[in-house]
Amino acid sequence: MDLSERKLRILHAIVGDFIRFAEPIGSRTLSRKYDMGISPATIRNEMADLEEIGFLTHPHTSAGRVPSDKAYRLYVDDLMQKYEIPEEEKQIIAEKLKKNVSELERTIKHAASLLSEFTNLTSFAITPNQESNKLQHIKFLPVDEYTVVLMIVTESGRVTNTAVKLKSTCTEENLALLSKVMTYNYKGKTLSDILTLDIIKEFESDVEVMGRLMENIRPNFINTLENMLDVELYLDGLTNIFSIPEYNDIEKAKDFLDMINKREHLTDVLINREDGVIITIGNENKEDIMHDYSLITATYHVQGRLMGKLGVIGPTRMKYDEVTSIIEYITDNISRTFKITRGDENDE
Amino acid sequence: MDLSERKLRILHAIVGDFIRFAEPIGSRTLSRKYDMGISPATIRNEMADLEEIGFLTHPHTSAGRVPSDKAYRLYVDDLMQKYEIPEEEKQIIAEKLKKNVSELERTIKHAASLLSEFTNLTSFAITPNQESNKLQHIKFLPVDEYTVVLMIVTESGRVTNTAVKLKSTCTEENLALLSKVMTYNYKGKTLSDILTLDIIKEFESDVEVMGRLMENIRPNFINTLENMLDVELYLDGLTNIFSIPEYNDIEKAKDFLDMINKREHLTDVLINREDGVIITIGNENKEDIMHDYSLITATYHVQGRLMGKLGVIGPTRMKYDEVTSIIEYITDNISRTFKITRGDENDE
DNA sequence: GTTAGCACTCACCCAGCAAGAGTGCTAACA
DNA sequence: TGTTAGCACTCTTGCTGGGTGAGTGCTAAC
Repeated sequence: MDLSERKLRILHAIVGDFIRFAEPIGSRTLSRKYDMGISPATIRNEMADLEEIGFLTHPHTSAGRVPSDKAYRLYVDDLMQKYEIPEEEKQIIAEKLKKNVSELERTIKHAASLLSEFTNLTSFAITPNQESNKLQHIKFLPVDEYTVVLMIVTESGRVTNTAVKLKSTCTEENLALLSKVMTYNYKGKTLSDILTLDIIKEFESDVEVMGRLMENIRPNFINTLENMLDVELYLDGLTNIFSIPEYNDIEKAKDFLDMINKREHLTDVLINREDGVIITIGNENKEDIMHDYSLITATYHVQGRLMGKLGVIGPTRMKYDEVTSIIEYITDNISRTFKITRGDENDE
Repeated sequence: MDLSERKLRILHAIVGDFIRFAEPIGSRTLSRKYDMGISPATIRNEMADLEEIGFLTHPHTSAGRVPSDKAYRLYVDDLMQKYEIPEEEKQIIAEKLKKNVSELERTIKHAASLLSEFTNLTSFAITPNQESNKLQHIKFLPVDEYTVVLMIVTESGRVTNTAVKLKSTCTEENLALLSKVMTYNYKGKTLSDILTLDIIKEFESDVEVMGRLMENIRPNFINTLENMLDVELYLDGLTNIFSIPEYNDIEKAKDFLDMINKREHLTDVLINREDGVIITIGNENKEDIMHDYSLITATYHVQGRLMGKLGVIGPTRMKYDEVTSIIEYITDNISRTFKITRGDENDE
């Protein structure tokens, strides 16, 4: 199973060439293009060997060779070299991710957009799973006679708010009191605990006036918590696939877009991936409909604890070295940005 | 220029047939399919007349006739009948738009998604322009030692918040005071006035301690206001175009997607459209790149004053009757939902 | 072990042909 | 005078079939 150095060299050349040009490559072309000191006939023999042990395939008898998933795996693990991102690209990325740091959603959206821009692939990202995020603060603010704003702040500094319409008017004092009581009750509990442990129901008996108010507010409160637990999915660079020759066939393009449009499914796939930079190639993907694609994903962290994911999807023939470097650079940047809590820790 | 009743009947048949089947139709087929009591030869003569005055065109000599933009215009204005939306569709739409009424963004997103689902076209929507929205309330809430949440509430009940990182810690009293002072200063002013009139700068001299705090907060404040003024664009049903025969050609599909992806441009087009249900067909669109498409847009209102837009874009050959009814129904629903301020006005 | 040579295979391109759907025109009909 | 039948003509579409070129596998010689 160990490959000779020459076989590795040939395989490397084939994978590299195919990644760039998307065209099966023959022995003659290979020897002319990459001048490796051996004749086409020799290459042919080696190729036949490589095909037998599953590294190459053959679209049809008289076509050149094409790398298999196994070959890409070998390439990713042993052959490819680290890609250095050009300084200017790094700058653009760092610059854009620094903006609007107060809104994680915006940053994640930007991250997905940068990722698809620089990889020319379709990118996607999910916001952090907040189940273990703990509640810090609940506040009610009056807007007009019959409207109050319910605001929930979590320990990681995520803030969510909803307007609530009241059935009857309510004094500012009562709202302040309710804020205090609810904060006291729920502070330090995780969002999913608050939702599942029925402690929302238990609440109502406490005080008389509060009871009626809470009755009114409860649906919105539950709804807001549920929304906070929703993991948001962002997609970008959908149309990039049209510049990839593999998808010049309308059917293929449609299949791809149909798969991408199964948003819940895509979210699940991302959530269930392991942490760190993960590459899965073609058949390595558990999901049948992804057998023709490769995925590269990475994890970013918010305040050390919460984490979300970012990734690209494309044909198995992708620039693994470039994409890996770029995705790593982006997630590192996000994690660094959202690690800082205090305003004065702005480096540089 | 006035068309005979027979010419109108023929034109109606051609437009209707082409909208459904996307194929040029010839005199013989037309007479067979729609049994209009005259021979193909007669229809041919009438067709020649209609072509001469610009209602029909001819892809090539031996092909059938195809309606021109002018024909669609006549169809939309005089020929087409009102389309009745099936009750079940109405219910699904009403149901979905009722959910999450506290978050306009979510509703608009849902509206776009419903629109593309029921029209099988690509839909898009923008959130209301908030330039004339007035500030109602500013509140600072402590999160941790160095983090506060800045919260802005407008008269129409829209709420936005940002986490702000402080350079130095700050007492709760000071935050409460700053909230009061800022609310006092800005209440009743429109968002764009606050941003442009430089009143943010004037502010700082007021109180000594507040000055330093404000210095720290100002960039976030400005940034948040700017974000509130941004009109958000939502797109949905992009992949629907693949089920439209016109776009079976990969080049056409790409052109379409490229145009759709010019998001700023699309936003501008929407903003600059007149109110109400507006149909523009092919060449009627001012923008060159839209000469091959038709747009149907409509306006929804929030709290009577703010307004946003919703629309679809597709080939000039679209089901104008259906789309118009659906888009009208959806915008009416949104406007009705967001007219109510009090919780007890839930009809039904 | 490496290479040259050769027969063979297939996708791809292009030309040619027949079929089918349409048209425009002319002449006959009511 | 408006309507219709008939006919010649046009143009797309789909099919077929040969030529070309890139590539392979095998064999035999170096």
